[in-house]
Amino acid sequence: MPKPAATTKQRAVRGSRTGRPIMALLDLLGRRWTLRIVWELRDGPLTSRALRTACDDASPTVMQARLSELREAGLVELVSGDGYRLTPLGRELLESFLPLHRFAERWSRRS
Amino acid sequence: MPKPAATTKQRAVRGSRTGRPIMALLDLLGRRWTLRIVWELRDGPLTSRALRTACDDASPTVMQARLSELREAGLVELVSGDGYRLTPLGRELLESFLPLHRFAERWSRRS
DNA sequence: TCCTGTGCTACAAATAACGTAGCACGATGC
DNA sequence: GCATCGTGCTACGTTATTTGTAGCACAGGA
Repeated sequence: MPKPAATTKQRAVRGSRTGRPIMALLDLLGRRWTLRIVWELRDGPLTSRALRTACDDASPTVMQARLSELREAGLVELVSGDGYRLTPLGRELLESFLPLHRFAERWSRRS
Repeated sequence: MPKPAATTKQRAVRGSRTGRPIMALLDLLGRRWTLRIVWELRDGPLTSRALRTACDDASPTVMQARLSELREAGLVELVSGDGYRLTPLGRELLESFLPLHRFAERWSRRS
């Protein structure tokens, strides 16, 4: 089938065509390890290797891919010497789904 | 079909081994279309086909897989006649990341 | 110099998602 | 009756993504 203009492998966030930011965001966060990365950076910067370790030793390939996407999205930045950390915008995002932590507790106790 | 659970490929939510519910939840939500499905069900039940249409015509294969996972997780249920809808727990989850909608607006206006 | 650690990449193999087709069932129409 | 529909759901071959392992160039430190 003809490759529609969707084009490059997975570049431009899926759903961004719709013009609805929430779709682009849900797509970005719906990729493997993305949510986890943001979560693991909640307490401060981590080097790329520390981050991989924290994320159950995810392969460097995806890790770098996700980090590039997150940097492009302005949610994460690379600070020389300290590794990766959330930008102010990224921190806003983290706080936006912080309630998830409490929910996860209730959820894990479901019958 | 005896144990619809353990048989298939990606079964038991990754990270559940850690015992930290948030990891299991982040893993579940970090699969393709999962966040989107929960989002699309926010206004009420949708039939499986309406849901596929709403989700940019995702393939039925993944859609059914995600719906099974979400049902197993107690977040979504199948109501005969109405299709799929969020359970009370699923609705809690939705509300937990409702702030994401507002964040997405700010995020889309980043420089 | 030789280590060590950083960010990052290449490559093949394994896994997950896609797209199309189709099933069984139930409700409706003829 | 028996043809349609629409539902939830699955098979299967193709494509895309993730994984695992190895390795690169660079920057300090001893």
